[in-house]
Amino acid sequence: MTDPTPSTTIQDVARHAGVSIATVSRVLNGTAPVIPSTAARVQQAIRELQYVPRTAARVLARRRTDTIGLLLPEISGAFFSPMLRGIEAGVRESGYALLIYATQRAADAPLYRPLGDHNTDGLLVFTDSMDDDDIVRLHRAGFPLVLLHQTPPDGVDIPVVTIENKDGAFKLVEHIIVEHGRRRIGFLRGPERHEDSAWRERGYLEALAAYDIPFDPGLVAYGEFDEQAAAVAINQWLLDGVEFDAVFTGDDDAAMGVLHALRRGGRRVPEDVAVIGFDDVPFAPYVSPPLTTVRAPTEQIGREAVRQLVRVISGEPVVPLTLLPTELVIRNSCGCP
Amino acid sequence: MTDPTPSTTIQDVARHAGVSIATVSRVLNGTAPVIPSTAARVQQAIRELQYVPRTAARVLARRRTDTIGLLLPEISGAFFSPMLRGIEAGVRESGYALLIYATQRAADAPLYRPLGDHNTDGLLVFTDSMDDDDIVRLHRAGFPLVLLHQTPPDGVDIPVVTIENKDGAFKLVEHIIVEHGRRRIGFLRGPERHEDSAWRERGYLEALAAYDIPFDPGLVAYGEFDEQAAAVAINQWLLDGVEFDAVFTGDDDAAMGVLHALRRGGRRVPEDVAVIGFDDVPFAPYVSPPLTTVRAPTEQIGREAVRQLVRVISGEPVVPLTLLPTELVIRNSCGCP
DNA sequence: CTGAAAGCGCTTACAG
DNA sequence: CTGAAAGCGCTTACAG
Repeated sequence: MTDPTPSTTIQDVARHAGVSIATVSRVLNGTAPVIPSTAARVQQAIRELQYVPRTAARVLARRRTDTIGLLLPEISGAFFSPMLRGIEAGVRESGYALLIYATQRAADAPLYRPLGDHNTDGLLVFTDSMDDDDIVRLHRAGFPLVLLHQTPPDGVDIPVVTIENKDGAFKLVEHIIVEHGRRRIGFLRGPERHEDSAWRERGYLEALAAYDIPFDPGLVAYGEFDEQAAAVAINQWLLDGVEFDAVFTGDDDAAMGVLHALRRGGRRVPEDVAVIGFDDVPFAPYVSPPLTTVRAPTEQIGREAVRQLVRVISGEPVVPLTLLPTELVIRNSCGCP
Repeated sequence: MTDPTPSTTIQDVARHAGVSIATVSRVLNGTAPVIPSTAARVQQAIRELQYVPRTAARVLARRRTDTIGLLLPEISGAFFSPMLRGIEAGVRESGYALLIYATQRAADAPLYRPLGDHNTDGLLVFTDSMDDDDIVRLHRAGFPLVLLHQTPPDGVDIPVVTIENKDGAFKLVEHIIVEHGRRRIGFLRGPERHEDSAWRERGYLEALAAYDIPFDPGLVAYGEFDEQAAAVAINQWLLDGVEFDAVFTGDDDAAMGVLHALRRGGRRVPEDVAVIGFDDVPFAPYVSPPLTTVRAPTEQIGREAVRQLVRVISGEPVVPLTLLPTELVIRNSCGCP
C-alpha cells in the first residue's frame, strides 16, 4: 500500500531503487544502456511510487516542450469541430501535447503571452489569428510555424496547409449557371482577413466572367461565415428590393442564416432562389432543402498540418504547400431534384 | 534594431538593465516593491530584448503550472464546439492555459501520460473519459478535479457541473404524449457510460409511467449520440416491423440519423413518426422538419466548470453541484405546426 | 554500465 | 528597495 504522493520525485525513485537519479533518468528515457536487473529495480520503484516525471523539469532540462500550439480566431460554427478532431489526432500520433488559444479576432493578446516559443515547440496558425508582422518575426527567429487556410506574407517561406477554394467555388457557381440558368447570383463574403473567403470570391467572379454574366457589386455583401450576419445581409437585400435568383453563401454556417431569412421573407428555395454553401459540414444533408455545397476535407487538413509542423520542428524536409482538393456535392438547394 | 533572439533569458535582461535577476523577476511579477526608475529600466530592457519568460522555468520554480487540462472521450458531433468555446472563454478569463486530450473512449492512455498533476493544476473531466478508479485516486491525492456531465463515484466529493437531463427529457416526452397523442415512443440510448443518457432514459421512463403507457423494451435501442448509429438502429426497427409513432433520439446528432433513416424508409415526420432530440445544437432549427428538442446551455456549462475548477485550485469554497436548467424548444418535428 | 556534478531559467526566502 | 544564493526536478556531458 504505497500511497500516491503527488510529489514523488526522481530522487524518491532513485533512493527506493538504490541507484542514482542519472540511472533512473536513463531507464525512463532509454537514453543509455542499463543493466537489466538494475533497470527492473528502477521500473519496479517507478511503479510502486506511481512516479510521473514533472513536465516542467523535463522541458527545462531538455529545452524542448513537446507541445504544439494552436492559434485560432475563435471556436464556433460547425467548422472547427472537425478541424480540431484532425489536429487532436495528429498530435496524438506524434506524441505531442496540444495547447489551444482563441485570439478572439481582436488579435487582442500581445502574441507572446498565450502561445509562443516559451511554451511550445511550434505553432499552427489559422487564418486571421495572428498578424503578418508577428508571423514574419517568429519565423525569422527560427520558430516552427505552419499556416492553416492562409498563405504566408510575401517573402517568407512557411509551410501552408489549405484547401482548393477557388476551383470549388468556380464549379459550384458554374453549376447553378449552367444547370439551373441562374444569372443574378449573390455572394456573401466571409470575415475580412479570412483568406478562404477571398479565394471563393475569385472563383465566383471567374465563373461569372466565364459565362458572360456582368458583375454587379450590389450582389456582394458580408455574411461573415456566420449564421446571424448572413441572415441580416439577406434581409437587407429583401428590404432593398435587390433582385437575385441565387446566393453563394460563402460557407455552410452562413447558408443556415440565408435559408432562414429567405423562408421568413417568403422566398422559396430553390424555386425562387438557389442557395449554395461551402464546407459540407455534417448537418448539410439535413437542412431543408438539403444543401448543395463543396466538400472540404477539414479533418484531414488538421491532421496534415500537425504532420508538417512536426517535420519543421525536427528539421525534416516539408511540403511547402499542401492544397487538399475539394469536391462538388450536389443536393437540392441548388435546384437539382 | 535589437533582434529577437529566441533564447533571451532573464540574465540578459538583468545585464541589459544593470540589475540582478531577482529584481527583474520582481518587476515581472510585481511581487515586491521596486524603485520606479529601476523598474522603468527593466521594463525597457524587457521590451528591447523582447523577453518572454520560459514557462517551464516559472512552473518549476513556482510549483504551479497555471494550466488546466480537459479530458474528453472524443471531439465530434455538434455538441463539443459550444462546450469548448465556453471552456476557452473561462480559461481566458482566469488566466490559465488549456491543454486538451481526447481519450478516444478506449481510455487507452495510462492516465498519467497525457494530462495530470505533472503538467496541469487541475482537470476538467468529461463523462466517459476517465474511469472511476483513476478519478478517486487523483482526488484522494488532493488533485483538483471538476466533473462535467458526470456525478462522482460513491463516497468522493468532487464538484460537478452538468445539466438537468431527467426533467428536460420528461417534459419532452410528456409533450408528445399529451399534445400529440403518441404512445409507441422509441428511445435511443447514448454511449454506455454516458451519464446524460442514463438520466434522459429515466425521464423517458417516468413520463411513460406518468401517463400509464406500458414500457416496451423493444422500443429501446442504441443510438450512441451518433448520426450513423442512430440511423442503423432505426433501419433495424423498420426491417423488423417494430411499430412506433415517435422517437426520442437521445441527442440532436442522433436525431439527424433518425430523420434520414425515416425519410429513406418512407415514413413521414412528424405525421407518421414524431422525432425529438436533445441539446438544441445550432443546426436544430434548420433541419427538415425543424427539430423539437431540449435546450442545453452547453457553453455556460464549460465556462462554469472552469470557474469551479479555478476555485478548487485556489482553495476557495466551491459549489458541489451546478445543475444548469434545460428548456423545452418546440418546433415542428414533434407535430406542432 | 553508473555516479557526481553542472546546468536548464526561473522564484523566493534571507540578509543587508 | 536590492542582491547573492538556494532550490524547483529533471538531463547530460564527463569520469571512471
